[in-house]
Amino acid sequence: MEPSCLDSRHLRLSFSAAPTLEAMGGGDRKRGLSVNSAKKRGCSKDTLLSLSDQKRSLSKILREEAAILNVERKSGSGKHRNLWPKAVLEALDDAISNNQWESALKIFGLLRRQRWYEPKSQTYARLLTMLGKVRQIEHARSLFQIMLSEGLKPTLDVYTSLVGAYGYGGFLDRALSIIDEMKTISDCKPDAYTYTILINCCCKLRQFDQIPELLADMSYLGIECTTVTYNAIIDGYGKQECLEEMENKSLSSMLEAGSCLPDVVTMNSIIDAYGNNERIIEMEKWYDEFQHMGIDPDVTTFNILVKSYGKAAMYEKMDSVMKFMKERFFSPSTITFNLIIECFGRVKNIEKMEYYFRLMKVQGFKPNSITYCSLVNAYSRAGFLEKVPAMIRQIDNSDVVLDTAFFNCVINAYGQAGDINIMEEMLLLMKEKKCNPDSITFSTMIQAYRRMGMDEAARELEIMLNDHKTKILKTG
DNA sequence: ATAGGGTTAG
Repeated sequence: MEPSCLDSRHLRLSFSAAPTLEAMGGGDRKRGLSVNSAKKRGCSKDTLLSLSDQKRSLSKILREEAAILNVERKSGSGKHRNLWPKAVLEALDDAISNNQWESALKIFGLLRRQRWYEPKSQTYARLLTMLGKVRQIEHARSLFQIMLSEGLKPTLDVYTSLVGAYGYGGFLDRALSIIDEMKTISDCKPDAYTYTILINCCCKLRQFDQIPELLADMSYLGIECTTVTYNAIIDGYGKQECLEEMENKSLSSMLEAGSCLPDVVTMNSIIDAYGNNERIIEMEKWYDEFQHMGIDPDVTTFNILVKSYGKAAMYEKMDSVMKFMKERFFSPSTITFNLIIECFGRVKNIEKMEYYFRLMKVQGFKPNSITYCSLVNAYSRAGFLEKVPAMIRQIDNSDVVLDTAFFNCVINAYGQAGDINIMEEMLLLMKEKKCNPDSITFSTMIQAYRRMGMDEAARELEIMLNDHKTKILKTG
């Protein structure tokens, strides 16, 4: 009698059985879903384990690191001109997908020295996309020149990545002139991808006034917007807290045009925008509304709900979301727990925060640098700084990799407490752990010195901060 | 190509 997982009718029914948020708040109402069928459905790979957790398992990370380092080492000496293609290409692949741009460029240099090397525009496109993401515009520019010098003709992909690199770097004019150049080349006419990337850049740079022109340009060229184009604009307005424009300009025109249907990303952007502004009624309204349009929530949706209820101090509802996920075999993720921990930490509810920290570990989710940032900040705010050293020792005995942001939190915590000596010790520890101090580290320490009346120390650091900034400008 | 987690100051 048990319906099969492959039975589409059953799938549809079980999805449409999703209760409204009102019902979720109601708590212990029984769901009409048998454990067996739910388990089967839960096994459909996207619910049981979050994809990012699967993809980034520790062993995989370690393997990638080793492969990258191995190949990278060889790139230092000029000798290795006959390496196996597979090793080099895989290392390059891993470095690119982890955004390790320095390694990637080194490995690419090695690749170019191989006897079997053949320039491929796709490799250039992927490198350019990565350089855009990490804002290395200068490197993107010279990589493009290298490509031309190898006699490769830029493809549509390459041009599009270049548009992204300039756009995300804040050079919208340059990005636009590349699009103009593209229009003159028969195989490289800009398409919906190209324009969507540029529109997304405008959103991130808060240059919304440029968007109508781009849309007009598209329609003049006969390029149809896609769902992704609308999503980028909707999320852009939402992030800038322009909720009126988001709902009544972007979302309405999407729904009215009817040529692209909203999807779960549209839904998540909209409810995140209302949730972030603590407009819970509208958030819930849109959650139900999107479900009526046939769009099902995913783990990201639930994370957004958890975060929003937490921010609005509606802890029972936050609990209900967790309970609901459990009942429907939606696994939470590290992000879910990090959000809850951050939420209780913010209001100095140490007890609840530590409860969820334990629960997270019991349920097999590994805390990461972000988790520990929230803990340190909470201990600092609540005046429980004495808990921090034990925590650091505990991390030391684990394989958790800490980063610059974590140490910035620690340094800030001791700085706020006026504990200058420990603060300076933490800077040393930070360097020992191979985390580079950044401009936030310096500003944090400068503030601390100022508060303690240590103007000389503050001035010295200020000079270092300025040096640091000019260095960034030169390499960026 | 788009959505969800942590860091300073102003």
